[in-house]
Amino acid sequence: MNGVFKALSHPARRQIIAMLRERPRLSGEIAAAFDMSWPTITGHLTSLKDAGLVDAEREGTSIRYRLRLSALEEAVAVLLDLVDAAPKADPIGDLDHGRSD
Amino acid sequence: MNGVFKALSHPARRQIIAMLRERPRLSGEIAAAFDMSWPTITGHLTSLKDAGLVDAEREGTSIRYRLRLSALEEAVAVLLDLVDAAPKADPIGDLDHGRSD
DNA sequence: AAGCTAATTAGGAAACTTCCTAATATCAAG
DNA sequence: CTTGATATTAGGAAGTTTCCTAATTAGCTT
Repeated sequence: MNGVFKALSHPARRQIIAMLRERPRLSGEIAAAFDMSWPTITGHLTSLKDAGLVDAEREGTSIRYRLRLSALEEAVAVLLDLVDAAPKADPIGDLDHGRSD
Repeated sequence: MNGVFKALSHPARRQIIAMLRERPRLSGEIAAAFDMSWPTITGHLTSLKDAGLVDAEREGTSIRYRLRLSALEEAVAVLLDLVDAAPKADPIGDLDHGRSD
């Protein structure tokens, strides 16, 4: 859980998360989106994986990374708890980021 | 804004925030709550101040720190935005990361 | 001013992060 | 098994973070 905040503390990693929010991506696709070497991106992806924020799955010669939304949601919950100790055991629902599914 | 996440990435600093959420506190009060030297705590308080997460105000020979809730709330907003695309940026929206929690 | 308490700044050691290039592994296809 | 593409691991330089002790600043009281 500390790992999650550590992982979120680097802009490139937050940007990777933003990319993965749209859809799962191959490693090379992510590396190509940055002005950093591929090994550096692999390192960031490993941090994210260690923090439980992403999953990796081999697919032929490629590896597909996908966001683990639940881990991000936990981080939100912790922050929310710091902001205002409450919406954890008490579903007030004033946040309303509900979607139509 | 990157500073906020950096600041949140250390457990002691999150714990300080938790203490300040209850009420404003004197530097020494905070230092006493930790198993670290007072100068080290001063350092963490300075990080939090630089990140805009706390305000400091002199009070006699003491200094009182208070939480800046709005800065924390901004961090929540950014995270929330990562979790679930909010009405803010590009409408790429064909995503299908079906939530199954 | 001198003494006391509260807190910060200075300086530095140890550990960690970030990023690179070079080397290696893994898989698919010929 | 060799080649080509995809991706990771290894090793290391440069910078940053974390934490300590010692020195200093700031305000109050006498």
